[in-house]
Amino acid sequence: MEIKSAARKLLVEGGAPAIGLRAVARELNLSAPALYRYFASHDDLVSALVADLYDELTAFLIELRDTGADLGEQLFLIAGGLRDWALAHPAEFGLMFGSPVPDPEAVEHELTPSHQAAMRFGAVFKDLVAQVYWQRPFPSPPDAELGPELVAQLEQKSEFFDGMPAGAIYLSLTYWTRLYGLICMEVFGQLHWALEDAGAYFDAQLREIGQALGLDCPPG
Amino acid sequence: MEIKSAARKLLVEGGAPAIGLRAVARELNLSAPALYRYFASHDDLVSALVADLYDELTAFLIELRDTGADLGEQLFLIAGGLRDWALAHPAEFGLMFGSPVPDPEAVEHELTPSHQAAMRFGAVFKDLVAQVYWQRPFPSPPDAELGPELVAQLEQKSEFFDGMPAGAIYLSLTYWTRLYGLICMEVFGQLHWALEDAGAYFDAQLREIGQALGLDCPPG
DNA sequence: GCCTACAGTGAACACTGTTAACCGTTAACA
DNA sequence: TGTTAACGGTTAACAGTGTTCACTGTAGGC
Repeated sequence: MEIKSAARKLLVEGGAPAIGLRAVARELNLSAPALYRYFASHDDLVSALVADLYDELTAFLIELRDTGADLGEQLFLIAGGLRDWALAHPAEFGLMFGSPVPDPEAVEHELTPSHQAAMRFGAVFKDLVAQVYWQRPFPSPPDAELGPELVAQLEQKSEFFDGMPAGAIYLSLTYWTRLYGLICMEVFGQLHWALEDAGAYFDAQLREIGQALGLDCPPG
Repeated sequence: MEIKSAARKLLVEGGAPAIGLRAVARELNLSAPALYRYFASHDDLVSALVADLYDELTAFLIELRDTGADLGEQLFLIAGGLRDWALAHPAEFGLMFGSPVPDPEAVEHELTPSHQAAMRFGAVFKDLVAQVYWQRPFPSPPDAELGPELVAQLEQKSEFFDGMPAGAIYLSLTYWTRLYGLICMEVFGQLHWALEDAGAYFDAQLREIGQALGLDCPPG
C-alpha cells in the first residue's frame, strides 16, 4: 500500500503531527477525500501504519533472533535489536509506543489490527523468555517474597506464560518492564540530562537483567 | 492564574487535545484572541501549565517526604507518592511525561519554565538518593563491572551527584529509570495485558530497588 | 446498451491556532 | 486638564485541519 508508505515518509520527516490527510494525499497527487476510499478515518490510517510498523519490527527481531547460537544469546540479541531499531527509527517508535493515556476501557479487549500486531510483537519476547526458562529454569524469588496478592495475579497468567511459576513470570515481567522503560526513556530524551550516550548504560543494565535470568554474561 | 486552571479542568476532562484556545476562552467567558494577552501561543499556555503541574507534584512529594522517619523511608515514600500522584492524575501525568520525541537539540540547554520545573522535580529524588548514600554508602558495582566508557560518563556527573563515585551514581540512575519506567508503563496502560492491578508488582519492584540501595525492607 | 462498483473530484462544514484592526477603560504625566 | 500610553478585550479574517456530500468518469459483467 503506497498510501501508508507516503504517510510513513511524512512521519519520519516531520513527526506524527505531519501525517495529515491533505499532506498524504498531496504526496500521491491525490485529493484528500480520495483517501476515504481506503481508510475510514485519519485515525484508521495511522493505526494501520502502526500495525505495519509493529510487523516490520517483529520481523526484524525474529530475523535477528535466529542468528543467535543459543537461547540466551537470542534474548540479548532481541533486546539490543529493539533498542537499535528504536534509535534508528525514533519517529516510528514514538508513534507506536509513545501514545499515552488510552482512555480507560477504550475498546474492552482491543482487537484492532495495531493492537494485534503489538501482541505478536510482545509474543517474540514472551516466547523466548519462556523457552529460556524451560530449557534452564532460572532461580526465581519465592512466593513469600512477592506476597500473596502478586503471586495470585501472576499465577493467573501462568497458562499465558507456558506454565511458568509465579516467581519466573515475575522475573520475565521484570525483564520486559526494565527493557521497555529503558528504551523509551532513551529514545524520548528522558536520559539526556544524565548520559549523552546511553549505550554503555543500556549494556550494563542488560547484563544485570540477564544475570537475573541465569544467563551467561554478555556476548562479545 | 485562572486561565491555567481552566486549561487544567479541560485537560482532566478530555485529555491533552481538549486544551484548545477557544475551549479555554469559553470556560472563562472570553474570546480566543484574548488569551494572547497572557500567553504568546497555545504551546506557551500548555507549557506554563506543565510547569505548574511539576511544581505541584514537587511540593506534594516534598511534603510527603518530610513525614518519613529516616532517609530510607523517605525514599520509599516519594517513590510511592509519585506513583500515587500519577494514578490519581493520569491526564496531567500524561501531559508532563508522555510527550515523546522532542526533536533533537530542541533548544540546546532548555531553560523553558517547564524544563526548569522538571529539573526541580528530579532534584527531589537526586538529592535524597545522595543523602542516603552519604549517610550509609550502599555497596555499588565495581568500575570493572560497568566498563570504562560508562564509568567515564558517570564520573562526569559526579559533581552533580554530590561527589558520589561512579558505581553509586549508576545505582542511583538505576533506581530512577526503573521507578520512572514502571510508573509510565502502568499509567499509560502498557501493563494491563499482564496485571490488572500493578500495585503489588510495583511494591515488589520497589523492594528490589531499595535492597540494591542498602535500605531495610519495606515500611509497613 | 444497461447497470453496478470503483476511484476520484471540488465544494462545503465545523473546527483549529493565529493575526490584524479596532474599541473602551485606566493610569501617568506635562 | 488634556494628552498619551498601556491594558484587556472585541470582531473579522486567514490558513490549516478532519470529514461529508454530491457529483463524475471509467471499467467490467450480463
